Amino acid sequence: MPQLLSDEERSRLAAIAAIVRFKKGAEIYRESDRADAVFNIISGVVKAYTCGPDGKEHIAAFLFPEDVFGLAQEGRYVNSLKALTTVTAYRIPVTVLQSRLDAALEFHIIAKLCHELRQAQRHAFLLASKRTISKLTMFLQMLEQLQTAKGESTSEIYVPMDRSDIAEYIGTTLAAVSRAFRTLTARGILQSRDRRHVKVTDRDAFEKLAGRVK
Amino acid sequence: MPQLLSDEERSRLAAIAAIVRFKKGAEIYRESDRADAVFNIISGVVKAYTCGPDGKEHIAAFLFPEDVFGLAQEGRYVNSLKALTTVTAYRIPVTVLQSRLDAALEFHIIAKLCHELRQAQRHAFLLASKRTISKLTMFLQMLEQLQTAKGESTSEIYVPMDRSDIAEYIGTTLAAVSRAFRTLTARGILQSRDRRHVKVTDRDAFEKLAGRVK
DNA sequence: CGTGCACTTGACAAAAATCAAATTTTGTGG
DNA sequence: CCACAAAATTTGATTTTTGTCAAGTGCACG
Repeated sequence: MPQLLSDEERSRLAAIAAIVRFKKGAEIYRESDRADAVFNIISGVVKAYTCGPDGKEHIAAFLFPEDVFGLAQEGRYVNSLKALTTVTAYRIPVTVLQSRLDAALEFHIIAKLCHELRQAQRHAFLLASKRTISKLTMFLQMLEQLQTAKGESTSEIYVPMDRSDIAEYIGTTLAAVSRAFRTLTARGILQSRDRRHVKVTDRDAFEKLAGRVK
Repeated sequence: MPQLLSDEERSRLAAIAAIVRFKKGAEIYRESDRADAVFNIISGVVKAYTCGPDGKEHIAAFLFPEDVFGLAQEGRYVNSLKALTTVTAYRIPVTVLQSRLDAALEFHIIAKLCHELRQAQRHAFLLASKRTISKLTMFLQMLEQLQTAKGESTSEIYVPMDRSDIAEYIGTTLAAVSRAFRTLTARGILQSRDRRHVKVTDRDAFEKLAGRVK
């Protein structure tokens, strides 16, 4: 989810928004809470998830710096949000938004929603894949693309979330994710410095599994 | 994907839009075609899909009367669209849209995008489920909700798409879908008049499988 | 420097993919 | 309206993958 706001707008925003901090693991809000603010991440990583009635949680999206969240329906948030790392963010009360909505901003919102929609469709595409290995590879590819898009180091992929969050995002179990990492490593496609840093060592095989020529 | 346009707007639209017809099975457009129009379905059912490089296709959404489609990125459509039944639709050239964008319409667009985003997230949630039976049940529940939302008969669920389209939407295989239908029927949860009409005969079990109390 | 949480790994059962054949429906041209 | 071909669906047999449960390992943090 890319930048909703231009730098210019961000600085305007900074004047009216509060900066808030969340500790790692903190709940930012819960599904069905009254929606009274939207957030714009300055630093850190956040997960948006919903809990099925059976208690199983499904992660709808991971959010990174620049991303905006706070989507609501009928005045209530539509998913729960939790900080995966320490997070700092702008917190913009909806009252402010109601008065300051200008045409340019509206256009940005439309652009952002389109982007998120595409992102959600890509997520669905990933989930529709039948092999865990392939899902995991697509997931890593997604992280990599995000990082290169931000001009961050390309040689290694940084994986800020833990295995069980990955599992809940790609629609499988913790154990399956772990096995998939092992298989990828065993096949010489991946190499991991530690749990959060992996390197692609066989590009062709990697891209083939992710199912994209690009 | 609900109505982008009020009745009033629809009639204004009718004046400037062409009405087009597609036969069952016809391609409306393909991913990466130049996007020169958006469509608003009058009658019929359409599927939006993307083809993985390996030729496997994944269905991102089914579209029904009132729905709008034609999402583009950088002037190109982002998925392929095909008529599942005979379809009639308004075809609105983008040139028209560019000039007629007023504030009210923009608001409608935002509302619609939010809705589609939620829909895509629900799709992802469905796909994240591990059992085919549960996915199929959620899918049927989705169809049912759509139909009751439109005030159509509640006693039976109409299934306009074929088994293989269902499979591609819920992320499994044709054979698995067929078996899931059989199992649901055998357990007395479902009853089918024919391939396109099913009735829920055990509501509790149905809702439990779909994982929603509602 | 231990305790706990995150992760890995193994064993097994269950579910799903795959391949293939049999059967039903549907659409079409007489 | 019928016969037939083509397409859609069901079903079966088999193989793989995955979920599940559980035990073991290692790293991080107090």
